[in-house]
Amino acid sequence: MSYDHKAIEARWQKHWATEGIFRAEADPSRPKFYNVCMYPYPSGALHQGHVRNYTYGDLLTRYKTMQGFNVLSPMGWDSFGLNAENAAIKDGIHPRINTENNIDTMRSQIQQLGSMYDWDRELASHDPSFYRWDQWLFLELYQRGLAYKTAAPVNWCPKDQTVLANEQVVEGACERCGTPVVHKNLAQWFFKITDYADRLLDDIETLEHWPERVKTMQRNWIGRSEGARFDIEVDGGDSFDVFTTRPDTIFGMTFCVLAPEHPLVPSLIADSENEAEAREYIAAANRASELERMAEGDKTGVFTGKYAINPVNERRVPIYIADYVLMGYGTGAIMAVPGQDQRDWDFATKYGIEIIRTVQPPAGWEGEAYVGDGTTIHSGFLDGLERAEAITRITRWLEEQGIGEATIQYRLRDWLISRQRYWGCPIPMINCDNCGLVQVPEEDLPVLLPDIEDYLPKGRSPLAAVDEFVNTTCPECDGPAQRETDTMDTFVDSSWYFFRYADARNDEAIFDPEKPAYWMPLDQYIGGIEHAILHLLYARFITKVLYDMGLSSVEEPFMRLFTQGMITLEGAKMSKSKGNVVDPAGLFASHGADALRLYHLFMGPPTDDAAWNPNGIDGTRRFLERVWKIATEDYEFADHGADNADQEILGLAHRTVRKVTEDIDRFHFNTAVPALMVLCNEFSDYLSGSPRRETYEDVLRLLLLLLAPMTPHIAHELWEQKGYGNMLATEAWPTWDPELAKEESATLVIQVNGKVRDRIEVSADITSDQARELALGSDKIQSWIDGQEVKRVIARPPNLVNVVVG
RNA sequence: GCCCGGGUGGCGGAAUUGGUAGACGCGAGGGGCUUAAACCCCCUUGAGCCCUGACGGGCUCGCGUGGGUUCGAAUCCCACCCCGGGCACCA
Repeated sequence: MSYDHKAIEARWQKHWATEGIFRAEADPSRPKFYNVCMYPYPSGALHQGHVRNYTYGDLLTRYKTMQGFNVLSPMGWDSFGLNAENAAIKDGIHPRINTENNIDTMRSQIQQLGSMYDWDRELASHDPSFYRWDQWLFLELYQRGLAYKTAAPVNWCPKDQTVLANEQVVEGACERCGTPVVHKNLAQWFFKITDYADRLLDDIETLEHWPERVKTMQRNWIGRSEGARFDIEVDGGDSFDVFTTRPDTIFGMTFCVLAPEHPLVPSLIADSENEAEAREYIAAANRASELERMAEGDKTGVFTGKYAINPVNERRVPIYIADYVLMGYGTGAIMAVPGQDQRDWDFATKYGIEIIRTVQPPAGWEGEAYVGDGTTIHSGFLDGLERAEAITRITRWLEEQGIGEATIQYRLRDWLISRQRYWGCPIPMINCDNCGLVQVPEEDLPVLLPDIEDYLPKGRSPLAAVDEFVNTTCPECDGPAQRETDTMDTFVDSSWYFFRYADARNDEAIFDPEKPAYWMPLDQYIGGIEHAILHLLYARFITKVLYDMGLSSVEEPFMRLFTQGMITLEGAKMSKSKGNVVDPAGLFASHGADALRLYHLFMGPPTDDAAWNPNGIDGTRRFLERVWKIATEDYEFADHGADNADQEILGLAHRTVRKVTEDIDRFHFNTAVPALMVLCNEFSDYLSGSPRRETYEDVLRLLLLLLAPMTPHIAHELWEQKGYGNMLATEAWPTWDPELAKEESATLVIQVNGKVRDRIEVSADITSDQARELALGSDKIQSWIDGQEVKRVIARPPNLVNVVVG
């Protein structure tokens, strides 16, 4: 019988599903393993990135199951979002229909890959039974002061016609479509993630099994800066706050700068001789996209006509407006110290402002602003102090004067969650003329997303055009009121879905806290590196909120994070738009899911990007053919007792068990696969000699057990055909016998002065002295020594002897 | 500019963490099977050179570049070059 992958794969997929072997139930008597692949956005069909992800995930699910863990491996759909909506607009099909069709296609392909999930816990974020708990969670955050609505300058994507979170703006452009982002002043909903900045930063230390680079990216994103905040008076009334990390340089302040959006600006310029010029500058700054503002390079600004008083020396310094100061960071105002800050230096040089150095640069310094350490100069009572001491001293002085204090500033800003788009979870709030902002009562949840005809973006949510949706009555005063028409960022959904898996069918509550208390935290989370900041930071934040609410037993959701590399083709990322995707469906038919899985495991280090080689899968398919042949061929077994050949192949099999186990544990799948190939090659050689039945069966059993998590279909089929059992998935993972695994012999490499000059086969338990003797006894080595003095002999039995002569 | 990764055959990549560089696979070349091809099987495959009639065997170089440490370096240290990623007017 030949290897008919289609029949075998279909048969076992059906069998696993009907047996329900991956349905998980909490069981405190067993060690649990909660294993999640980041739930996919249902784009239409699986791409090789998904295949890679789910192959790794399923390998672990099966491996850990065989090791006796109670494994939970669920699957769901990140089904709300702009992609679905834009696709729907393009094709003229309602996003729900499109999305649900895509889910069906992808679910079926995931099953064809042989990936096993607990489908009883399947969830989709566009399903009202899921998003009602988004709404519930929103209201909880609102009640805790963690959700608020405010007018603020926000990032606006002119193409997608919606606002974006800071995290979704990449190099001044929309992360999704690349359109340059502009600033708008809009009333929007925010989650107060900044309240958790310190905890989010501190707890990164506890994430031992996260990739270092992801942790670094999160640290940079949170961007903690220590410094001081203090009050500066405007000559003639008013005052403003500034933040600085270098209060020690305060004597060098020769001007101040306010961001164009700073609230004090209008009154400052009101009756100034520069008013017209200033207004024009502010208007231009407002119009300019983020990209244009950055691209200018040259610092620009305008004098307000007003002066500020430096609190340490009463010096009068000019106040400027300049867009290199950002309203969103610190206080939107700075003390400018050109001597110690290159940006201030550039500005001062351009506008002819005085520069005073307050830190002594090193001898021979020819640079411009000096930002390094040094002794404080030209600074009154700070003179002669080193930086740290000067900072302490001036901060204490500011506190004594009652005008300032030490403070910590974060780069992280609050999470903007409103979206002016249709395909998302409606924000459950109502605007009442009498009562103001009113929550939708819990019993009225979910606020259903209505079916509409026209979901084209028009600069406001398409829901705003749906009277039946908008018009409602106020839950408090029963008067006429209007619903919020913005929807939530889909990253809200993905911030807690892994809790919901633990109790996915609960109609009474977001989940029963007892359920995730067993499963959480995730023992393994696998996904793309592109989520290093956005999703993983938001999910950590919401988990901490749930912890504070008493709903989560853990403060950190993801114990081990694995970020896989991308699949590339001819140097480019595979993507629909580039038209270079390799569709798994064709490969299921031509090579089979097992060959595809094995190729993904074999390709290269899982963390690295991997280049797709169209011929690579031929190799893994050939390997499976050989496995098939080994298992199904008829042999004439010899009657003799176990000889050398038997010992060798058994020893290799046990060493392979050890190697594969260790490699899976450290995520080195690309070296586990070759170990199996070597075993098969040697096994074939053994079988072409005079094999014994016992040895054959022992080695074959081990081979199939090791293949079970990687290529489950063929492994199950052969396991059953050989009569070893009818459900390999629940067999115990093999252990290796250290005695059998021991190498009998080794190659002793003999070097003279570090160069390999001879090799001798030796027994593996050779001693140092024996190795030494053998080395010096070798004719070849003697001819290399050639009468020279032997100075040292370094022996590392059984592998190496180095003879040092000269 | 700053912070991470990474440079090994024609290609993807191994190398027990300082001890035989190139496992395994792809590709390529040669041979077998076949009327022929595909499949499959066997051999060769880092570069240069040498010995031998042949079977075989040997030498030198070689892990981005240059230096260093060491009996011994792809692996550790210093400097530089290149590629990829992240952050970036953050006060």
